[in-house]
Amino acid sequence: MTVAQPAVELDLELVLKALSSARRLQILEWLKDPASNFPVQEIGDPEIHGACNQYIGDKLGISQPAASRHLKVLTDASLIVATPRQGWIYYRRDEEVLDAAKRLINDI
Amino acid sequence: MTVAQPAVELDLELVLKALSSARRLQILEWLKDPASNFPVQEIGDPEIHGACNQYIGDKLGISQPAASRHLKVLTDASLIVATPRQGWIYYRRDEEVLDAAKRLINDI
DNA sequence: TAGCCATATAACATATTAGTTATATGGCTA
DNA sequence: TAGCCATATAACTAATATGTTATATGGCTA
Repeated sequence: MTVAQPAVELDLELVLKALSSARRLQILEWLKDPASNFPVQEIGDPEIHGACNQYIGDKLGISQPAASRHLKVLTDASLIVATPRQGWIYYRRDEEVLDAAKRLINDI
Repeated sequence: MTVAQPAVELDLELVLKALSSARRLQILEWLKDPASNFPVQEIGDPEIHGACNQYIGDKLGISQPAASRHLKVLTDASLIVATPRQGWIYYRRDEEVLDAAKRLINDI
């Protein structure tokens, strides 16, 4: 019996372009464990909601707008999800989409 | 018992940059079956040696130097291998490296 | 509802990518 | 060994990517 795979519609080239940046690979790595990799946040559960733009930009050592654009590239490729919460926006990995992307890549 | 994995040293960002191009994904796809995807060649076995620069450039509809550079990007990332043979240079997939790359990507 | 503050967007500079045409290189072969 | 011919490199152009600072946007909260 096979596990049903959700029909995630992915643009392989878009996904690979999003992944082909050391900065964005680093963000995805940190988001595997937001609670360990980012400062304590008063609001929301980092394990559920991820980390916010400012923390990510600070840790990368780049400006807030630069971090914002990296997060947009990852969001446009559907690899991460944004959750607005009390004035902050938390970003987390979308493991389902990441798995779908890996399956596509395994066919290369 | 696990199958021994060769210690292929790969730069993940370099590999992903090489893969993040529709042109280069197309080349890799065609090279899965060179005999079906390229004209008959007098010299060498396409299944073993792959296809040459000119055939690839012609099929992509780009110039010979443009194809040459795409092949260089893939070669620099170790994803394909060049085999010189009687004045032509054949390019084939390196399945071992591709598999190693996929294993790295599966850890993203 | 006024204002704060996190994020997004604009405008800009610079670097990289990807195409072109022209030319150099270098291994086969006659 | 002379020359051919496939490939590589050079020089250039245009588009894209990535960083900056300045500014706009818009949801919370006091």
